[in-house]
Formats: sequence, structure tokens, C-alpha cells
Amino acid sequence: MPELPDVEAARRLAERALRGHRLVAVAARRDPIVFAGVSPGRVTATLRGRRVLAVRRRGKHLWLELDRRPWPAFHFGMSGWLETYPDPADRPRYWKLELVADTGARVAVSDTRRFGRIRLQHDPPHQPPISDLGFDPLEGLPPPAELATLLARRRAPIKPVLLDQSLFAGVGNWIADEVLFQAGIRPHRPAASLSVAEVRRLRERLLAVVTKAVAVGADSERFPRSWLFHYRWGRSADRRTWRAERIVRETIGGRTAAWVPSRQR
DNA sequence: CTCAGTGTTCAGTG
DNA sequence: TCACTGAACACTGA
Repeated sequence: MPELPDVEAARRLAERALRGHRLVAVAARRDPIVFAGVSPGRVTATLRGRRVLAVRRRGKHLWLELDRRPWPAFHFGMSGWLETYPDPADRPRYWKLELVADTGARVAVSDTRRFGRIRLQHDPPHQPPISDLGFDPLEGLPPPAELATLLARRRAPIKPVLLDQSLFAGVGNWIADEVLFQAGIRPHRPAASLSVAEVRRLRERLLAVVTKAVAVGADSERFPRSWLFHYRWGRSADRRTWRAERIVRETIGGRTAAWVPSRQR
């Protein structure tokens, strides 16, 4: 689930449950992979009794601002998730960390595949990996001319360049494919080969896709029917858009790209 | 049984 | 140093 819109939805959920409240109980499951070098004991001891001042996000990263440092920072990897619930029995199966607010509200972070990371950092936004991130589209993108200059230095296909978090923070596999589809650009095109007009379209579509996905709470059922998103999966060889255009799947830059030859040049 | 998957990192190369 | 490529990571579900 976790591309920018999902993480923003998680941020809003966590903020509603935790902002202004004290953490009266904390449980951390032993997992040396997800907890990057932090013991469960240190996590619980650090967080218990703290007041949550805010929940922040940048790209696909989330962190809590507390009344005392260090603060917890989260990356959800491929399968990480965050949910809130009132009943302890609803703790998710692959939970890693559970926070209980003084209201009784519970927030859990789970991760089946364990590619996610939970860190304790003194100042998350000014430390790697968050400090290494590039532009978060929700905070705005540089003007087309400046973006064109940045892309002109990249010879790799535009698809993996869109996935480069040090350039576009929060863009994941489906957003990159969606943006290229809507902008009418083939994913294989060297980034440096895009015209300024194409960069302008790319920029505009990136802003539109991210804004819309966030506006509907990352609920894909509510994405516009015209989006490639609804048609890109499924195993059948004859995947088609709602206009019956053929959808091709191939590996580009190490990831599966879905694209529509008749619409993307 | 095999393979793909909403992601990142690291080693090796140019 | 930088840009790029491909493999590795861990696990579930089709």
C-alpha cells in the first residue's frame, strides 16, 4: 500500500488518534530487521509517557513529534501499514509496534514482509534517510524549466528516474506508471530526451495524480475511472484500458512497468 | 512449486 | 564522484 497517498492517509489517521495525547502504553515486538538496531525495551522505554505533538510525513516516510527526543520514524517498505482501533483484540497479525493513547485509542504499525523500518532519531527530518529525499509533490515541484534542467542530467529511462526518491519523494511504481500514461510518454525514454513541453506535462500530471489520490484518502475505488490504475493488474495477456487499448507489461529499471503503446510516445 | 509484488540498499561497473 | 544496473532482502498469495 505505501506510496505517498497511502502514507499521507496513515499520517492523518495517526494524527487524529494521537495528536495532543499521552502514550500510556507501548508494545514492541522483537524484530531486529524492522527495528533498525533498536531493542524492543529501548523503544517502549523511550515512548511510554510521552505526549504526541504532531505526526509528520515526507515522501513515504512518517514520524512522530514528541515532547521529548528521540522521536520514532517509520518507513513502510512494501507491506508495512498503520491502523487505529479501540479494541486490543484487533491488533493486526503482523504488528511490530502498538501505541495506546490516554483516550484508549490504539495505533499499530504492522509489516508482513519486513522491508519496512522503525527508527529512533534525534531529529528525523534532518537525518538520513529523510534528509536525503527530494521534492515531495504535495509540497510543490520546481517550475518546468528547472525540472527540465534536473532531468537533462539523467540518461536512464524516465520510469526509474521518477522512482528516484532523492528527486521525487513519495513516487512509487503505480504512480510513476500512471503519470507517464497520463502524460503520454513512453517509460523507456531517456529522461534527458524529454522536451520542455513533455516535462511540463509530466509535472502537471504528477501533481494532479498525487493531489487527487490524497483527496480521496488513497481509496483506489474512488480514483477516476480513466486512470490506468484500474486496469494495470490481472494476469490475462490481453489487459485493456476502458477504451480497449492494449496494456503492455515489461521490466524497466528492475521494476514492472505497465504502459499503453498507442497512447505513449 | 514457482513467481511476482504499492521498496530500498549495496556491490560492481563505466 | 556520479550515474546506472542488477541482485538481494523476506514473505505471502495467486
